[in-house]
Amino acid sequence: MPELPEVETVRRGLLPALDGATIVAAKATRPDLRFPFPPDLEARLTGSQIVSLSRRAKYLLLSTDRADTFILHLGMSGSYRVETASTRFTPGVFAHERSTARAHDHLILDVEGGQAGASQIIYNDPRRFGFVLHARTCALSAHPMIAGLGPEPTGNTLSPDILAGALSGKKTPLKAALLDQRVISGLGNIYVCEALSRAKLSPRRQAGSLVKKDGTPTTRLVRLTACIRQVIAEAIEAGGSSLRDHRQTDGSMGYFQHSFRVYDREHAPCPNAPCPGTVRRIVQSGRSTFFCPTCQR
DNA sequence: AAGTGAACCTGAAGGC
DNA sequence: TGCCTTCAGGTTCACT
Repeated sequence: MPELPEVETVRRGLLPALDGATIVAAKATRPDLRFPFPPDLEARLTGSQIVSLSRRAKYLLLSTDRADTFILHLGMSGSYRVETASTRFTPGVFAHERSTARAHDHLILDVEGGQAGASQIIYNDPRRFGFVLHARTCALSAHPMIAGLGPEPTGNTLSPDILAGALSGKKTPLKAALLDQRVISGLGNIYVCEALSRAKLSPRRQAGSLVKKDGTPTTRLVRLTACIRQVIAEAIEAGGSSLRDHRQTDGSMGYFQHSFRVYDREHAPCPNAPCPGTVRRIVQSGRSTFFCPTCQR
């Protein structure tokens, strides 16, 4: 579900309610998601002030004035929503106890003092592949979920040279390599397909074939790097994609799904005019890949 | 090492 | 209407 652009959109949606706010109450409605909640989660959160809400790869990082950072992952079906006084929020009455309760509300935070005023932040996740983990903020970069992550495709860290180093000698299919969060972080099934379409590169090509013998990037890799950065930037700009149950924190939709060129478009004409090809769906390591076999070589 | 398939879980959609 | 199968944006683990 949420790939980098969706997670970034969630972060921006939560910021007005959370930035500088104090958590006055926290409630987990079950003991675990994909992993058990940190045993002292509610106590660590209650009474703490939010220092920052940032993002690394597909993780949200919620840091408090107690030097705690909570690593939040949305899995496949996770979403956050914000309720305020205008939506009948009553402090101390948790979402799962109110008329606005929804199935699969798993974590509820009452916050005050943010830009949005008193609010309730509710994490909902039907499939429960998401998780909440705890780290001391000073040790965050060494946390197993964070250490080893590859460069972000946003900002200026990603470059053809860095990717060349990560892909050199790899015989794995290019698609699988780009899904590997140690190579580059934040890409998922949709945006890998989209980037490969734009770069006109086959998802089946050997990843190492984009690196010259001397370890420098080929022109194909330079092209791919630009396409990855471009598709991610455009998707963030559009507020991410809204598929199935995914919504922004205010319930509205992202729009990037209207810009998909190949994802979930089997049998459609190839988007790379004037290529006469047709989008095909294949399965690679158990997951759908959409691409045009005619122009993606 | 590389590749595949299964597992974790629920719900939506399509076929019959 | 209802039952059944398949599939889904992620990640990890076991196996060949």
